[in-house]
Amino acid sequence: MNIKEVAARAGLPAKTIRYYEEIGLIRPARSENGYRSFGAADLHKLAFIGRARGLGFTIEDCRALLALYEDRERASADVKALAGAHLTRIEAKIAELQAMKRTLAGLVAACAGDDRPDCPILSGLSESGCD
Amino acid sequence: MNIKEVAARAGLPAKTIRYYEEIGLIRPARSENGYRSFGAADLHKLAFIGRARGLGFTIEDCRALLALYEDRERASADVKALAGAHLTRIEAKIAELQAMKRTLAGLVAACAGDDRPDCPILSGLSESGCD
DNA sequence: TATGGGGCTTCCCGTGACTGGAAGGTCAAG
DNA sequence: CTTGACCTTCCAGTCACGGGAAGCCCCATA
Repeated sequence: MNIKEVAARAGLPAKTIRYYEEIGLIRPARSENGYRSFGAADLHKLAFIGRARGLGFTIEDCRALLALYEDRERASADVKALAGAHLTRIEAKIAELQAMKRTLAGLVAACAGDDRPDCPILSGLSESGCD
Repeated sequence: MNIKEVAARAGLPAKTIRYYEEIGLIRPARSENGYRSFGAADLHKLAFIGRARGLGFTIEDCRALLALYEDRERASADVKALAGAHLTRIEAKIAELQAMKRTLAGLVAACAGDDRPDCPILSGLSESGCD
């Protein structure tokens, strides 16, 4: 399988797959002509990485997850800890964004949005919030 | 006011303030010795930027917001449009993170988290989800 | 056999918004 | 005079790629 086909099957851009090889996430074989030659195992790994990335895991998380995946003597506790930490990060990020959303939505709602210059959004950004 | 003081008052790292000057967000005066010399207006601008950044606006958004802030003939509709677009982006990001959270929480909940290798998290990442 | 058009390769630069660190000038206190 | 805190500039790195150039390789068609 050449890169374009494995890219289509894994749902990843070819560029991304070359990048994953560069950083050592995958090690596809090479044909005589120098082309990368992907087998079923490579495809499987790439799909795995793609799904992990889709859940927001970092590349280093993916590396660790792959290592655990390939370690038949792993403890599921290790996987759970990794995923749990990531879940916590996601929840923190959601909370942060929701706080932004609340503030911003309040400002936007207060703004007339007409052709006059008075604007509670700019006032809100301008004021120190201590008064 | 030297950079350290304005940094403390604006609640931004000095490095960040130098960066903001480099990209043209602010133009502090210079003392004879070459040190940046910040006035009240600079501090006010930096605090404005800091708050906008805190609400998740990009630097380019901040540039536009500052321009609107300093334009006495602005239309509040322009500000509202900018903020509204940002609000939409935030909401989309929250939805994306919540989808991740749901999937991930399901996997984590299904994982025993003991010393055995069986792990629904790894299985979930490994499977194509079509079955 | 020429040629055209994909596909493949490597390499380098750019992204956003900083952050860290090195090398060196300046200033006030002891 | 020295020490140490502060300031300056410049360069490199972050994260996870994406764009694009320059140059092979391969196959089909005329």
